Amino acid sequence: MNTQLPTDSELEILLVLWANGPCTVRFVNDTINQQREVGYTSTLKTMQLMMDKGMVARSVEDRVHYYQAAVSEAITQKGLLDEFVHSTFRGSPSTLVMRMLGDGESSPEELQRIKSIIEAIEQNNNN
Amino acid sequence: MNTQLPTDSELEILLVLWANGPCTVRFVNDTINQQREVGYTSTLKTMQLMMDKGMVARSVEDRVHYYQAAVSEAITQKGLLDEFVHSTFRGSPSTLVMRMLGDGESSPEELQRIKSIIEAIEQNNNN
DNA sequence: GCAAAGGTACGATTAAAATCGTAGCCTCCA
DNA sequence: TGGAGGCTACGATTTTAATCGTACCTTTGC
Repeated sequence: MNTQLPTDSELEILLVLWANGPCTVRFVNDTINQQREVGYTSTLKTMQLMMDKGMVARSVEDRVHYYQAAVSEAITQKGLLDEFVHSTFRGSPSTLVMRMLGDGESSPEELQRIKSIIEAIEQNNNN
Repeated sequence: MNTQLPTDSELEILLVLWANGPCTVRFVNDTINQQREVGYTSTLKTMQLMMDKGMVARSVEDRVHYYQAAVSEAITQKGLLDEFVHSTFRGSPSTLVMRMLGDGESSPEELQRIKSIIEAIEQNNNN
């Protein structure tokens, strides 16, 4: 059971690992560099710290080090989200939804997708 | 126009100001101390930094310093939210909603409230 | 008049994350 | 065989937010 939430840099790395499965540091760093510039050793160092925290796991095959996420994407996102709702919206999820969709910039498709999600959850609760 | 987002401590202060209108440092500090312990001068210092950034405004009446928020609650929350959706959910609002409500812990009332918000937005868009 | 109370100003420190520089270890091949 | 290339290890630095200590005002009551 993991209770520790990732920092910003750690999350950035986890997103790559969640999307791609086991990766080398090189691959993770290259991926991040498509968005912003950061040195190889910086990424490596952060990933080693994540190892210490048990946030990622490492395996060696053919002398290549592969890292993979050791924390669940769903649980980690939920943890970050709970903290965010608490600190920014006084714990009110509906206020968050209002801010998120209330600017008139969401497409009808996105609104429909979200409505479907809510209805599926209601269905599920009624079992 | 404000483009700068508040830090965690700054946000904590802004929440008090948004909820209560113009406040003294003492009042803000007392309010925060209901949640966690922090010294008066720490709160004061942060609020002075916020002054420098134009995030709060100050007025003096009868030798009492009143601070009030100079940034909008809605705009600030939306800015923080956009950043959060981007950094944690790869920019997908519907994934956020799924995580937020999908754990079966949301009450039927909360779900209904959110559905109403979405429907109101759809109405509004169809005008 | 002055000491106590209550406030503000501001430099300095602490804490934590992020970043990087450099040393060192393999492997491969000319 | 030796050096170039590619990788990892790890100490050290940088950066930024958060916090606090202390000096210094101003008012008020005795």
